[in-house]
Amino acid sequence: MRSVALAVHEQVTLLEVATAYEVFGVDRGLTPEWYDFAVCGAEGTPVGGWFQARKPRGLDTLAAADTVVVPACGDVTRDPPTDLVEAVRAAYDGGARVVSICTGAFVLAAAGLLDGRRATTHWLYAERLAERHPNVHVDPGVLYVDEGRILTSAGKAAGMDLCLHIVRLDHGMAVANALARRLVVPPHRSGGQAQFIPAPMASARENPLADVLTWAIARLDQPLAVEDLAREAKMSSRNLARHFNAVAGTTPSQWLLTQRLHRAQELLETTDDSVELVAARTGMGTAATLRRHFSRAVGVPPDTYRRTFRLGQGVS
DNA sequence: AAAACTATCCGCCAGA
DNA sequence: CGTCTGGCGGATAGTT
Repeated sequence: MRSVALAVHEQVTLLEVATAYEVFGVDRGLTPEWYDFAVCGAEGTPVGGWFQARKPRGLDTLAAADTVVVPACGDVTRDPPTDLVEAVRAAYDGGARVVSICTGAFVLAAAGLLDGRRATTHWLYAERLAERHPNVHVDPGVLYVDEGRILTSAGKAAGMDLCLHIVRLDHGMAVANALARRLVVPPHRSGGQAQFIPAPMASARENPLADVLTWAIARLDQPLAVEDLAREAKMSSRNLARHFNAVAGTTPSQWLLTQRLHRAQELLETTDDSVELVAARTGMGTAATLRRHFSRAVGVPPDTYRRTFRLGQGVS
C-alpha cells in the first residue's frame, strides 16, 4: 500500500484535506519509503471555502491508487457527486483500500461499499446515514471502524486517528508512534472492531451504556468482572452482553480487556512503573497475564513496547 | 506444561 | 404479534 490518493470535490473541508496530507503527503524520513501522495479532483475545486486545488490529477486516476481517502462531503442532504461515487466504486473494485473521514462515509455508502458492514461517521450525521442507508451498521460511538479494505472515521480529528492507524498497519507501531510524536498527537487512540471509546458527545439516548462505560473506565485499576458491570448497569449480565454487542460490536470482557490494554500502553509510555505495577494499576492482576494479552493485542511484549516508544521519542 | 478450575459467551426458551 | 429481558446449560477461553 504505497500510493495514496485524496479525492477532493466541492465543499470538501480544509482540516480533513490537511490531515491526510500531513500524514501521507509529507515524507519525514521515518522509513525508507513513504507514500506516493496525490490529490485527485477537478482543477480549481474550492477547499474549505478558502483555497483552490491546483493541478490535481483527475478523478479517473483514483483507481490507480492503493489507498483512496475520501474527506467529508459538505452537504449530506444531497446525494454526493456521481462522478466521485463512481470513481470510488471503481477504485474499490480495482482492489484499492478505501478510507473515509467524517461525512465522507456518505460517499462510500452511496457507492454501496458499506452495505452489510460496520461503519461510522460524524456523530451529528450518524442517524441520517443510518436512515439513508439501512443496510449499513452505523456505530456513532467509535473513533473509527476498520473493516479491512473499508475504513471509516468519525468527525474531524478522528480522521487523524484513522490515518495513524493506517500508518501503523503499513509501517508498524514504531514508525506510527514516531509520526504521532512529530505531529504532537496521541500515538494510539483505537477505533473500531473490538475497540471502543465512548464518544464524548454520545447522548444517553444514543448509547444507553455510556454511563456504565465511563464508570468502568474510572475503575480500571480494580479487577472488575462482567457481573460488576451488569450490576452497575442495573441489568442482567445476559442483557448487558446483548447491548454490548449491539452498541460496540464486542463483548463486555473483551471491551474491558481492551480498555485495560490502552491504559497499560499509556502507563508504559508515560511512567517508569514496572510491568508488575502496570499490571496492578490496570486491573490485569499479574504481570504474566498482562504480558500475554499485551503481546497478542499489540504485537510486542510490554518491555519492548516501552523501549520502542522511548526510541520513537528520541527521533523527534 | 498440563490439568483442574473459573469466568464468560451465546443459543434457546419463557415471561412481560 | 414483535420486542425486550432474564435464566439455563453447553462450549470455550482464560487463570492458577
